[in-house]
Amino acid sequence: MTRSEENYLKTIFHLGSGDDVSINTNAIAEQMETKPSSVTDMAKKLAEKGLVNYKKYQGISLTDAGVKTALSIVRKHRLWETFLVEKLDFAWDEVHEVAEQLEHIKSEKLIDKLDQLLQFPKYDPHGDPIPGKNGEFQEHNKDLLSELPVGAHGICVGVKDSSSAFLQYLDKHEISIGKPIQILGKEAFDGSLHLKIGEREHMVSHQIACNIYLK
Amino acid sequence: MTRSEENYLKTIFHLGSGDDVSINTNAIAEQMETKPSSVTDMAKKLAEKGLVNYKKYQGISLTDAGVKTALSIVRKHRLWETFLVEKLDFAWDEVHEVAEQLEHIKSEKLIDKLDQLLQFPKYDPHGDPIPGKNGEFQEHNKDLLSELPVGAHGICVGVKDSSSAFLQYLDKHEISIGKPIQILGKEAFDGSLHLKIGEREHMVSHQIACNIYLK
DNA sequence: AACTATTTTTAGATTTGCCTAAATTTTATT
DNA sequence: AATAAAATTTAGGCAAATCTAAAAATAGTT
Repeated sequence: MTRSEENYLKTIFHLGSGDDVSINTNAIAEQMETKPSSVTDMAKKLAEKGLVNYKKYQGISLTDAGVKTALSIVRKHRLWETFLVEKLDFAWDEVHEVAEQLEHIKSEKLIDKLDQLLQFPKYDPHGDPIPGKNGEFQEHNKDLLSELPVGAHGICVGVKDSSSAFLQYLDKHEISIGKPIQILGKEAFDGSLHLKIGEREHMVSHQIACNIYLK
Repeated sequence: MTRSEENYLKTIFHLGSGDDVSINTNAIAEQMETKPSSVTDMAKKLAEKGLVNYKKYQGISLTDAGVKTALSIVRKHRLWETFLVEKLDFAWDEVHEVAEQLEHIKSEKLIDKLDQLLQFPKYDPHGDPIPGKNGEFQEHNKDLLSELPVGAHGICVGVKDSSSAFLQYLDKHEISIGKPIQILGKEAFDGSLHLKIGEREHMVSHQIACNIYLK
């Protein structure tokens, strides 16, 4: 399994094909910042290996074997992210790029020992679930802040957008995983929210609210 | 800097060209389990980049820039080995292969934080010195067990051969870094040694003695 | 249903890193 | 010094992963 093959599987998985959903060639190309023709080439190769279902012009979906492989890569990625934050004091907006490299290291023992060192974490620094050795994981049953009514309150359990820019915005406004958040009011005009975050009050735009998960 | 380029630089460094020594094409090829013609190709590329001195038929040596790069890879390799042993309970004969992968991860912050987590170790699990951020390192002034006279004693500070087979032999005979060793006698016929290792007495062959460093 | 626009695939080229086989240069030996 | 042996380089080719440009298929729109 080459690094490139692993990246394709991971991308297809993230684009929603844990569920037999067929993914567009174009969508994969865009996500991976590559060209559609490259995706077609790889689709054929992965189909050969039994990791994806592929028929010309019909889109691409993961097979069971493909899902299993994708989950093992996601597991590695998220364990490494957790390691970087918990053990090496990285900020949560700094871990993605490095984890993209570390996720391709091939050593089952390494990843199991890492899991142990971290005391078998269930969620990564962005609140995303970490698959176990056998691919099992529990998603939080969470809600987007933007979809909750005025008066609702809960704990921030994750973010949808993990971009550095967004995470830094959250840091600046002291929004982090574990913080209690309450919706004090909503602006009808633009959907912006008046929040109580911990002990403070803040306004956040609709766009921000669309990327914060509450439980 | 590609992974392959990094591996060439590291190999040339290990074959003794920290010191302007010219290294044979063949020697590099053998060490890397590749063909001499591939080495020639890479020599040209690395020369282009100013990392090696290369003239047709004259062998290859590292430039200052090449040494600097090689040292940074060696630093990463040895820090990762130390991490695997100290933090993940790997045995010293299990770390090399994984470190060969980890040494190519690109993140200065990662390696500096790792160094810090490990409390700035000076030597790796095999007793080899770990270069600092600026490439400086102190080699133990050590002696090969095979070159010491009867009666000599010291502390085991390293091994010359880091192969799994050799390290497992040492484990079996309870020889490890930090153990006091004394030469009780030497067999003139085959050079085998009668040793006191910690509280025990052992015979070891000349071949074994050629791969243990004492201080 | 016909046509247009979009998506997807094919064909052919490129780069990296490697290979084999043959040619060349250096080194060792007579 | 001539020749044989060994080391090294060149030339040409291959596989992986990508690209561009053109062709083909599908989807959307009058």
